Amino acid sequence: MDKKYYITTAIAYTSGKPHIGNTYEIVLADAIARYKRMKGYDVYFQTGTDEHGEKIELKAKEKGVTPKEFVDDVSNEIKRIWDIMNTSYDKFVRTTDPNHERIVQKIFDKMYENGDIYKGEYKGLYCTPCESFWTSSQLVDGKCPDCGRFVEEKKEEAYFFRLSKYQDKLVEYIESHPNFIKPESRKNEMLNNFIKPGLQDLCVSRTSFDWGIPVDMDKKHVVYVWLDALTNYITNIGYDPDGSSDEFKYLWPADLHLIGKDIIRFHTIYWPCFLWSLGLELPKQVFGHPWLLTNSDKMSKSKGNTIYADDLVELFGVDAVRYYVLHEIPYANDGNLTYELLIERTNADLANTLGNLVNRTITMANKYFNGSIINKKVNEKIDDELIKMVNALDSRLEKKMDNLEIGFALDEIFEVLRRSNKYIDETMPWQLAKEETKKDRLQTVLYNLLESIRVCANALNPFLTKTSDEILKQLNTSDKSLIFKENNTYDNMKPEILFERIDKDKKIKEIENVK
RNA sequence: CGCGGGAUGGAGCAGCUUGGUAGCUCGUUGGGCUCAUAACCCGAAGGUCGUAGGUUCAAAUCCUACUCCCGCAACCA
Repeated sequence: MDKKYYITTAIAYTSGKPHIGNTYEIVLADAIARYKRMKGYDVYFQTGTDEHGEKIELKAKEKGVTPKEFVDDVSNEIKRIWDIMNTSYDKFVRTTDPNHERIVQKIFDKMYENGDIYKGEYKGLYCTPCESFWTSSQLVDGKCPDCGRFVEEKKEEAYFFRLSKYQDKLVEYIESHPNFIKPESRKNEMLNNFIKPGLQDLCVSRTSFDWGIPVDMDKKHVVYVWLDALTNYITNIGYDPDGSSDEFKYLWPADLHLIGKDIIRFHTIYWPCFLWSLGLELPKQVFGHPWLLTNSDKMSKSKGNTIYADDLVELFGVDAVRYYVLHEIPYANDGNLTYELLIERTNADLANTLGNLVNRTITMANKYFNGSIINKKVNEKIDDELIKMVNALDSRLEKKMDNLEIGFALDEIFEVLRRSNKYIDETMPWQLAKEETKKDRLQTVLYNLLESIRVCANALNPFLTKTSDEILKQLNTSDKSLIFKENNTYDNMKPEILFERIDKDKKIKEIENVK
């Protein structure tokens, strides 16, 4: 039996259409999931949508539809974009799913029964016209940040979760599991900012709005959205306080929760405590990925700098977009997206280095040998470096992927591609072709190139799946191995342009006009 | 002094833990080649490594102060 690997993204909040920054997460998760599958893991990859909360209730009202109608629309739109990005999730979950709602109620009851949830009073600063509670730090000049009016102290009946009880255990756990929170800087942030100063009990129910999962024992309350949302990772794989499924026992704990850096707090403080309360193990790792910015600025509708994944795919193709976002954020720092940079990357890496290499190699094979290439094994010293590099790729890739350095993993592949282009200049096949006595050497040179391309194409599969398949199709091979083989045969190959070079000025103008 | 991250040639980054010719990709530029998508290969220009001090034979790298940028600052997701 293969080793299991359970990976999740955060579930996307259905307040509106996700932009390319939000979409980055699912692509990143997809690359990791596909990579693990390639390495022989039994991967289960879950994503979905988070659909409850006051904000959604309000948005639905604005639009004049029911909350359910509203989230059905947005959830479909999100799923559509995930599909456009060619992501290979195994399950798309929704928090409005009846089974999830039922299990969340049971989880709430169980926490109440074991004493981790208790009934208390929520005291806060309340703005009556806005019907909102604020913290003192949120106030502007001591007044409501929304309407500017005075706020008053108000009490409200509410249920609380005993976060404080788990404080010491959490500190101990995080410090003794250095890989639990990644990157490291986020770990420090959580420990120093939140946990060590002291955890307050968390208010886990609301009465101020209705769009949520009702608390079973006290129906005027709805379950706090984060308790609802976080548990998606277990409810959808068969967790049940009265007895979980075999699938759950097999999959849990998750191997990786991939989330945005903005919600690290919920995943590394609330979530572990919730799990402990249920007597469950913690996920092995939580990675808070950086953001993709536009023009070095955070994307937001009010700034008008929002870029959507589906528009980009329309303009550049899915793999160009996947390549850009995966490559642009190497690890812990925010990446930047502009049309100019996207075009430059696509031209330089995908069209020139990769596309042109495949094209020129197959063209030569067809031209000099009618597309039939076997290894004549007339090797020269110059071949060693290339072959060595090809064979080293697998382990180099693995090292980067294990550290979640996806951008650097791509660089490893492109280094081999660049080396292959250089090899062509070193061996000068067009010169060899002029001399009949060098035909066997020429065939070996082309064989070496084809093998190198084949291995790179396979290595690219997790990242640029369509392109990878397309290259293998052009090479007319089905060999998925990542090692340089001595005795493959190549025949009946058809070169086709993988990525058209983009005329930057023309494309930019085209984009301006559409706007 | 709330916490944390960052500041390296035109752009994006690596190097800093374990001080010792400043590296990569892109862009610009000169040349080569012609199999190829004006592509590919080679060379060149371009950096007082945020500022000011300190430690040292020697600092991008260690220490101190300061400036600027960004994220987080809990019951909004």
